[in-house]
Amino acid sequence: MTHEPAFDDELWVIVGPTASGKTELAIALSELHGGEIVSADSVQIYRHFQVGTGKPNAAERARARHHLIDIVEPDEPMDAARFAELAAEAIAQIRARGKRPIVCGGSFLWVKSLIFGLVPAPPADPVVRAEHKAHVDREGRAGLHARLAAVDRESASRLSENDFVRVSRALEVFELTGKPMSVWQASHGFKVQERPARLFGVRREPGELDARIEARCRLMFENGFIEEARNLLERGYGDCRPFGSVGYKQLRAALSSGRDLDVASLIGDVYRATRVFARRQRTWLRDQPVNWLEAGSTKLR
RNA sequence: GUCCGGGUAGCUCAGUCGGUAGAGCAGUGGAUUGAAAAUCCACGUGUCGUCAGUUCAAUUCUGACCCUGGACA
Repeated sequence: MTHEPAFDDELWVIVGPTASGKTELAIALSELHGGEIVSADSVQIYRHFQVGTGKPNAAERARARHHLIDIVEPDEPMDAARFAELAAEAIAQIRARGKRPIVCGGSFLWVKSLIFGLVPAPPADPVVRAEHKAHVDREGRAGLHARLAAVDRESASRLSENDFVRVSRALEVFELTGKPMSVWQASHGFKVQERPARLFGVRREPGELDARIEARCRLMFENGFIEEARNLLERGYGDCRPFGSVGYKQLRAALSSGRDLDVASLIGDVYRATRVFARRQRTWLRDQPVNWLEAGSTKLR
């Protein structure tokens, strides 16, 4: 390199749907620009979940240092805000070493929370959530939604009464702060970048991405995905967060059904679930200012 | 070969006491502020296996045939 790119002070963030080749691009850029990779992946962050997560392998980790992979136990609390704190620390350390941090991951709320921060409301409260859950068990989701409507009309009208996750969080924020979630959100609004960032992604044709997803699924099963999942279930991790993720969720259902495994159809299930996930990621990315690179290219801008 | 089930949406199935049918999943699009690989929203015309019979009307009843699962031979 004869000179550094002009956007030197910006945080480089590699995004894109699953199996698009984010890891490869991030590693290639690390090698070219003296970088270290900060993973923004809500499943790779957990220990013990290996085969089904698409974590970089040993050879890839030898090419570039990775951060925020395998750092918490499956039953430890983790969320977007906590991730942003950890990522900020990692970024500071990398820069202190004179290296370039390169964020890479497909968990876009996590990426967003790193770049813009989240509403400064308190974190999840297990007691509040348990109470909400109990309320739903008694009176249904509509009952909880009605409770939210009484204190935060705007959030309630925006949310489906079936969207328990968001209804509960919005109500929780009000109960913890006395201030409606919609008010918090209006003043925050993801308007100000706390951290200047530049997004990059790898462009793939839809058919090509499907083929890559399918190949990756097959490889996971060849690499012992079923055995790993069975082992994790036996060790009591069945109710942990990452077991609800794509692939592990399907394996948990199959392994705990008591029926014989139909591996071919399991692979199909996981493939389809992964495609559905990739579609949701596409929706997230649709209006983002991503600089799309051709596959195999490391030319930024 | 005989007996008993089945053959309905891409898949698994529900249903129509006769008036041409609907769920889940998949697919497509969308939302997304501390669970985010999570969670949620919208979008449903398909020779109701084939042929014939009864009927004003059959996917629904009857018969034959084809395919398929199981049991018995």
